[in-house]
Amino acid sequence: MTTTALLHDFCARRGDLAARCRHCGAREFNICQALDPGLQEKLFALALRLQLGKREPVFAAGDPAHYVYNLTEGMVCLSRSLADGRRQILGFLLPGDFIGFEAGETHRCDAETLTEAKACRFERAVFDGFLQDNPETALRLLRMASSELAQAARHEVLLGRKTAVERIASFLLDLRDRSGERHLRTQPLALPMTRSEIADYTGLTIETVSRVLGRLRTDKVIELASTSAVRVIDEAALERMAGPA
Amino acid sequence: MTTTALLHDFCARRGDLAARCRHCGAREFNICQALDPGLQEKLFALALRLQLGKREPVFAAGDPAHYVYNLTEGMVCLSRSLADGRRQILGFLLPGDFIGFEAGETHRCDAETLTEAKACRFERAVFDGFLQDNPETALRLLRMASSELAQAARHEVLLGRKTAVERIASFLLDLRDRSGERHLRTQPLALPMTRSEIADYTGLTIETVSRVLGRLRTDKVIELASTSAVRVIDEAALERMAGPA
DNA sequence: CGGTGGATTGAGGTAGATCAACATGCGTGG
DNA sequence: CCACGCATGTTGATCTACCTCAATCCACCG
Repeated sequence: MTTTALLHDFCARRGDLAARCRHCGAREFNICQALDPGLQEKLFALALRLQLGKREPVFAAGDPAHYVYNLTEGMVCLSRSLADGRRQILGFLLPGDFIGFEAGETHRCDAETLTEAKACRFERAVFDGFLQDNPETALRLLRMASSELAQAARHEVLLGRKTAVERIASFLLDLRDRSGERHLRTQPLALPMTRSEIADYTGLTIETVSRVLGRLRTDKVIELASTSAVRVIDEAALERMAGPA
Repeated sequence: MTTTALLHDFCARRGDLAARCRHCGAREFNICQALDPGLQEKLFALALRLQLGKREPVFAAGDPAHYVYNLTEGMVCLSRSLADGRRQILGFLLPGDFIGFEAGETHRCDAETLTEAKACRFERAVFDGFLQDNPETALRLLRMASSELAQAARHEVLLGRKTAVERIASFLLDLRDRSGERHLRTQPLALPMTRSEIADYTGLTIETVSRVLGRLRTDKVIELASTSAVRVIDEAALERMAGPA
């Protein structure tokens, strides 16, 4: 089963969390995860639906932040790069995540799709207006932002204080858990990102990523169906390898 | 000049950004940085003023998140620790920062003062209610959260992709810039945190922190008035050492 | 003053980086 | 449908930035 197929087939199983898109007719996962259905309907009415190709930039650091996006299908990668080419990947976004809400006038990082993806795009001013008119939604968004901050904190622990093995194990578990929360398939887990992107997420090199994944495989902790799909065999071992809580 | 003195003497210079506390009469830096004066007054009316000692815990990871705080004086350190004692410091907070706004029911990290400090404390429900009634404030808070996320992103780059020298130089410049934004004294810059805390912020060891600071001193890039106060001598050099943008 | 916790300095070790060679698989065009 | 070529991934050998361990120094506080 290809990565793309894996990522698309969640459609069938999101049931209660899904809403039918009035434009394309497809069921889509969306903001309803965070919002009441009524508000979600209202918000959705303000959105332009975007169909994005695989490995397509959504925006780049420094671009004027005209739009806010809500990812509804596929995976997007956020990163920041230094002028000499060093890159840090900040996270891999899943359906339901907001992208590009900025305090200032410009985007602070790069956003690029890893897979084909769909997103709802809002004019910044329109989005702000909606939040003004629906304080309940603003508070909800604020809680989502707080969750993102907690996620960033876990990532900082990973980058600052974990070993290579702990980083890779934590990365796999985190991706699996987040996929699970959003009712995406978690077994086998899709890894649409390259080794280079895993390296830039974990603060390691591609060689180290490859070696650690290889070691997890020979230790029978995971199986690599392909380079872009992992099956967790020994969950307990993987959790142990991710380090103490 | 002691660290505490350095941290307190900003009072005299915050002028336009300050409001007089109706309880203790002291001028204090506060939420007005982010809010209109009218709203700030209303919000302040809901707060309990807290006087905190040096190195006093504000809350710990896992504690029920009953309160939201706004730091008005002093410095607070946010951190997360692993069960084996490894610690990652997420940031050093300055007057004006909010602390403890959570998506869930409990705090996700530890918060401890580095200096004597003052804070406004809000009941969570009261705070939420205020945001409901003042959508403009909620939007403002959302922008502040977005700034924090951007700060976290810079920290992730530091932890994942920078060398020891770049980390220390970046840390010093960041602290200086943020102090400047809040009209705190930046020369000499107060470092109320220990080497161990700098190490846990930068993902290094105390020995490496000490060596790098020593090297910056012998290279005449900084002067160490004491272990807890730095004067930047060669700003351009420090910026070069912080790595490419 | 003398003790104690933090900071500095030095010597040596190691996890992960770097450099290099090779393998694999996937998209493309025949 | 298959062969080719290039990008991506793997594996091995060596190097090094930073860690670890250990000794000493120093500032602050009683």
